[in-house]
Amino acid sequence: MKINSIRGVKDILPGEIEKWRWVETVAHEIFSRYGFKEIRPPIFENSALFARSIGETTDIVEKEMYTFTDRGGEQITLRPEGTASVVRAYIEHKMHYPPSVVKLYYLGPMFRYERPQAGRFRQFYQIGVEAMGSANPAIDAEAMAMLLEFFKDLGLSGLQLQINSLGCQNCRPAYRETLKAAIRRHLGDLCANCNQRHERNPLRVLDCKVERDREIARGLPKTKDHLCQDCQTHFEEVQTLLRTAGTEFSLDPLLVRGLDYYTRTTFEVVSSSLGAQNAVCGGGRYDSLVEEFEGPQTPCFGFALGLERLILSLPPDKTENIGSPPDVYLVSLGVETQRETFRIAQELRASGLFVERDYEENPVSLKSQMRKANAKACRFALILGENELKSGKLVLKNMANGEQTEIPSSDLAREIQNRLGK
RNA sequence: GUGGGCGUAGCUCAGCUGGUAGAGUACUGGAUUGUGGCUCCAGGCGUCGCGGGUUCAAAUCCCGUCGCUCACCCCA
Repeated sequence: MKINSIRGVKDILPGEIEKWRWVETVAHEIFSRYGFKEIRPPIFENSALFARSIGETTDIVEKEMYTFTDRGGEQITLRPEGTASVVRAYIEHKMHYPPSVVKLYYLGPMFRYERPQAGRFRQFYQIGVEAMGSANPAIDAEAMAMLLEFFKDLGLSGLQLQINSLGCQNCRPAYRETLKAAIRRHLGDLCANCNQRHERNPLRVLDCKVERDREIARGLPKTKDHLCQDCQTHFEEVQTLLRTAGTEFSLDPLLVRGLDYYTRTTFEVVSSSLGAQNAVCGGGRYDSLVEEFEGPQTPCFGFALGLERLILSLPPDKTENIGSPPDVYLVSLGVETQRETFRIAQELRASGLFVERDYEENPVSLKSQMRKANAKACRFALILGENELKSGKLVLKNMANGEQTEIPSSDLAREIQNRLGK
């Protein structure tokens, strides 16, 4: 019986995984330098957590969640995003004591039931960052500047930071009504989708991708013209600070985003080197979410970036030669040498060397083993044949210049370490 | 959920209007009796995605089905 992987998921194989580890290492370094600490929430939660935080009328909740009933009768959902879990953990562990800004990041798989395509999977990985406990625009600007620094260190180019402000609980309701009224005048011209959603989620009409709708959207009232004084000031300060940090950005008044919890600043980073799914990172401020889950008033800013998309857009020269080759390829000839080959390999590894060998039970030719040593770019080939077994001296060949020397088997580790300069 | 493209060797792919498979690469051996990279020679490899139909004959034509992929919706 042949069983394949599930649609929309994939194995990350050796050769590919090195890129992942490199990206993760860079993220850990930079985020740590900005004072963010790692958190690892579970990958499944009570379904209600996601439904209430992301929004009942969003696509994620309406049709994309992996939900099941467990044996105890609980409604469980594989997390479609990370912010909800972090907010839950923040409240559950009372991280607001003592009062200070809590800066967290996480890394791991997310799950959404969608049709896969380039840069979109049913299990996909995100690195997310959440700064909790401050409404200071410096938080917004600092997080976005950190993000761009991260991209720069990875050697990414062709990225664009787009920002917008969605207002707050004070100014959004009025804007929402204004927008609805304006949309109503165009209902006949808008797509079926927009006709449906203008009542429940009118802001989403703004970022409809249908060309004719985009024309109309450009003429609709924009959030940025309907912000209250506080939101206006906040948004302007975010822009000022971004300029101070030397972070390039552009304003996109149609940037709305599909999760309901966003307030004030929202942003996306899009890459020109991806296909239709070009958003590498998205995020923004969510100032009321903690309160909605019965935590204290806690303004927050966060973002999540898609690792598959990030890795797809890495420049090729950055991803070559990741990982190091073996120090020694241990060549063995003849069946009589097999046990000694095993013993020497273990001894050299115990001394810290990276040793590869051949595992054919009926040893293949010396030529073939030398080819493998070469193909794996090994620094040295160490040859053990029947002659060497008798004399107790092995042949060590430097693969770069072809020089060979005989080394007593008792001195192997030390001699190789010396030649490697270790 | 809808639409386009594609499923042939481990990998990348060729195979025209039907005559039951081929190249490159990789692998193994040899030229070089126990020495890699370059070159040359030789060798093995296939349920032609699966099922059915048409036909003397199907990788090729028809129908169905599964899978992959790209795109729409939406998003990381």
